[in-house]
Amino acid sequence: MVPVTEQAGTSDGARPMRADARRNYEKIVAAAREVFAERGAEGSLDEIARRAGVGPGTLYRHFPTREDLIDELMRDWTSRVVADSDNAVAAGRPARETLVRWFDDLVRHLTLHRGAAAKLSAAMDDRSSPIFRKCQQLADANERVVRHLAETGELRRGVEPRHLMRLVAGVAVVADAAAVTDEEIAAMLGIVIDGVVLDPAPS
Amino acid sequence: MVPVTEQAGTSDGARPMRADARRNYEKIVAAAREVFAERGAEGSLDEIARRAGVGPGTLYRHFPTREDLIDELMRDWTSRVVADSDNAVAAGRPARETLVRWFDDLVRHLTLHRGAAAKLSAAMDDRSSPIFRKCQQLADANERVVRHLAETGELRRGVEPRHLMRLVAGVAVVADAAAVTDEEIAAMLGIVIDGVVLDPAPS
DNA sequence: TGCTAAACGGAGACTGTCTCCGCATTCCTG
DNA sequence: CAGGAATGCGGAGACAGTCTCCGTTTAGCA
Repeated sequence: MVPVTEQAGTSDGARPMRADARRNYEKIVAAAREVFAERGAEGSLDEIARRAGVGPGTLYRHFPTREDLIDELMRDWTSRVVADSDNAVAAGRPARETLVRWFDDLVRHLTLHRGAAAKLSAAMDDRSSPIFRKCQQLADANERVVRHLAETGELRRGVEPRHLMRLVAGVAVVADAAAVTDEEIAAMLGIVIDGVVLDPAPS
Repeated sequence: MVPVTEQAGTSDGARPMRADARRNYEKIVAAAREVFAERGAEGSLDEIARRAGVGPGTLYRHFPTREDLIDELMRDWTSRVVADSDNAVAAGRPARETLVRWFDDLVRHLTLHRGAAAKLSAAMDDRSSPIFRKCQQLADANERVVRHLAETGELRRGVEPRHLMRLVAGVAVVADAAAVTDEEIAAMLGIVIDGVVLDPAPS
């Protein structure tokens, strides 16, 4: 059991943060949430520092790169997606229905902030990226869902989870860059799903 | 018959460019080709001006935005893709094979320069973008291929060409951002194709 | 309370975008 | 071929963003 006092910015094992550092850390995270929500994942970092009421130096000490900051914003978020994948598996619904829900969740989460989907999908193969681990978690969650369906024999042979992950990431990226309606996203995901499930699709 | 002396930068209908202007225009295009090839579609515009041996002002007069420059680099390129689509239709191959070739062409062309795929797919819905017309041409070419296959009855009902266009653009974008092998690209496109063709897929 | 390690923050170096306008070049006309 | 608009040039510099360095401040402990 992890102590409930475990909080953002608390070192994992290292010495606890000084009170002022913790305070600033949290102000920065709050400001980042604001700015990213307004301006997307490419919002100005100095602007975030300004809104947080700290100097740029302070921001960069806590978060050496933009990705580190994004990583922090995605902290709880990722675990929620992972939980969604567990539910998807546990529910025992037919493959098509499971995938519709799961992909929809995935896209919705990937496009939380404008520009985030592109960052995430770029980091998927970049071990040096601070958000690489997050991407791995998402990919693992996806793999769990896909493997589960494969075992029930409802998917075509040879379907690789990572290809589906990338396809869905692709959908998320274009949906994020251009203004694509939810219906269109659903239609695109529908094509992908038709491409991997075995059961006869209508028409 | 269009006069053979018609050249890049020659106005369409307006007064011909002054000799020095034409010279600079071409130096800029050559430099842009270099820089974009080396650094991707986000390469520095001032760097392009420097290599072309002109001032930034000159570059911006000829090409007010980065997209205008990309547009010029894609001049002949787009027509080649359009020709490919005509060939694809004319060959009269089975749907699956036609799509494999066509999507492969599309992805290869979209990822010509790093970052270009993202720009293209963002411009697809942005009427104000200088490259919007290019995107339309690509989309039209795709629509021709898809509609043709639909008419031969080899595709599932309700498949919208623009959804396929976006899906393929998505594949191109993720392939471009991350380092994805040709085999993986083919596999992803294969899933999309399985999602739209009617004939029984192997396994 | 006084000391030390930790953290702060802002000046400023650097890079990239983009504009403005005095100067140079072209090319037309007489 | 000369002269004068018209056209185009180009670089200084405003502006915005990233990121660092280091003198100053502060927290937390003894």
